[in-house]
Amino acid sequence: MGKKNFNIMLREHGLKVTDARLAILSVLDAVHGPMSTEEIHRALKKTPVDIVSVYRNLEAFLGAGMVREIDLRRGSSCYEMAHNHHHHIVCVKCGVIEKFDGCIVEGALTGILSKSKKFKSVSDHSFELFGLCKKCSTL
Amino acid sequence: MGKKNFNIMLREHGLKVTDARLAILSVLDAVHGPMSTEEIHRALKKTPVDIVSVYRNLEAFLGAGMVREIDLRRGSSCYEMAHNHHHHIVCVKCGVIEKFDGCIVEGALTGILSKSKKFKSVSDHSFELFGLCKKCSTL
DNA sequence: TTCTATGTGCAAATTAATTGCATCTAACCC
DNA sequence: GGGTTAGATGCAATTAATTTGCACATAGAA
Repeated sequence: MGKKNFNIMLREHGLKVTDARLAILSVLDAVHGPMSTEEIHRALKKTPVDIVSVYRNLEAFLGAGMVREIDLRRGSSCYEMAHNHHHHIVCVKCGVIEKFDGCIVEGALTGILSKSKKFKSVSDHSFELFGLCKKCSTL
Repeated sequence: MGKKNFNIMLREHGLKVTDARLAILSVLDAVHGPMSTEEIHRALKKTPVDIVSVYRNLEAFLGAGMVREIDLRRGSSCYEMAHNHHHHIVCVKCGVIEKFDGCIVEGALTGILSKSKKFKSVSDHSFELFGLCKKCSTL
């Protein structure tokens, strides 16, 4: 995705366009996978951004729905661009990650909500699989 | 579940039966819902257990498959007895939690794994829904 | 009962995330 | 373009969550 699009994306969500934000979005978009705050911070060597600003901007992007927060049981949250909805399988031994498309959650929501007493809408979900990758399962 | 069963459960997994472990299991079993380490620790007033031991025992129970770890986006992991497989809907505003049964993940695994290049088995998964409860959505 | 592998508590260290505050700047106005 | 201001940033310090080290205690086996 081009820089110009990040510009538009930010404006559309009422966020100011700053170098820090463009740099964070650029890193997140380039790395096709979930990154922790720390990893994003390390990847910003061309445009150094304080780790606090990384936290604060991820929070802002999250609120705007531009990124998704993912818990891969690594001790800290990971983040990913929100477009191209998908989920992950994580190896509990070596940590290797594989994406998979075709989220089964969307389709199941109506059924789940119809049975719910307290809720009538769902805006987000977590759905990650954990197991052993082929490599680790043969060791 | 009775105390005797926790005894058996622990032995079956090669874990020593101690007061601390029985107390933690008892708390987790009594509260029908996910609890954070801190919450479990606070609930152990009758049989005080150091918070470090709570951490260590939850880790042991987790390894034994006796409890499940759940991320409800509260800043710290929550834990729940592993029996009665189910998932949760969480209100992003007030934090109210509702369980739902009928996990759709199990049924979808075969399909997901058949498409996977790196994985051939999955031992666990996360699946939680986030939205506004009826109360919060009318405010 | 004695022995040993495990478990426990306390203190301290690490790591993750948040907050306060002075300074800076993007975006809006003229 | 220059002035204004709400919002963004960096740095320092704090708080919260989790882990580690170590001496002592104890469950369970012999």
